[in-house]
Amino acid sequence: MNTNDAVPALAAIAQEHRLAIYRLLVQAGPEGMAAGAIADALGLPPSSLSFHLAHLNRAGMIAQRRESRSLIYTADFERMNALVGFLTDKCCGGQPCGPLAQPASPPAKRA
Amino acid sequence: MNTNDAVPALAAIAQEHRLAIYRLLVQAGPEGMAAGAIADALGLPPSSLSFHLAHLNRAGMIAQRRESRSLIYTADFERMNALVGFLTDKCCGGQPCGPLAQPASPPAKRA
DNA sequence: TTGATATTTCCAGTATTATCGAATCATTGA
DNA sequence: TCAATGATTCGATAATACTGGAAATATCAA
Repeated sequence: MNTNDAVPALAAIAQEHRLAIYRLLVQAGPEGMAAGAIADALGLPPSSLSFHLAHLNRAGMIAQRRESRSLIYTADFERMNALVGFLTDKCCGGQPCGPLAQPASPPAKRA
Repeated sequence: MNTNDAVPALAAIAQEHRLAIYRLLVQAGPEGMAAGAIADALGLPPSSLSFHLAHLNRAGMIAQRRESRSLIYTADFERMNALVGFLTDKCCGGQPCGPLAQPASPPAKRA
């Protein structure tokens, strides 16, 4: 993760509807949700939803797979971990400092 | 932390220059940096820097204090922790799942 | 006071982003 | 093949954000 990746990733979730979409997908877990189900949950018109899903996808925050007629979206958890790691990189000059010590660095082993 | 706080917080760091400023301040630690030092480090014209600092400050990502003629800026570490916690809230429906288990939740005790 | 330093505010121009209806594309079942 | 379903793309409009020079504000030292 570097600045060129992080800025689009952050911009992707720095918007009311997209943040709602992303959090919904985080909560949905690896199974994900169909676009229609997201639209129902959030009350967004299809073209707006599609715009935001494409934005999140382009930024690598979510993934897409087709299941029959539906497109299923899932949150990319590793990307979020990488993003958090980047944001807190070299905290306090790398010295043991407290504020953000070991922020989300342990890269999440699957249970 | 809720959506109304998180969107401005994310938008604040979702911009090339502001992300650079923020990361610089994270690395600077609690001592922070004067506006002028930030400008020197990043090569930004003063009015632009001020614009971005105000943006970050309004969003609560950084704090400001005066020291003689200089305004010193510091990263707000707790805010970042709260933000990360919000983003990964109820991951996978709250079940033990792996992907983002205990992301940055331990709220960082000072060393 | 006066002058120098540090930083912000104002402003105008430019560029980017969000919205959503209508049209289109993809997949499936009959 | 046709109609129905699920979702995306297109296009026009409105709103918001970024940039940087010039002027204003705050602080300090002589």
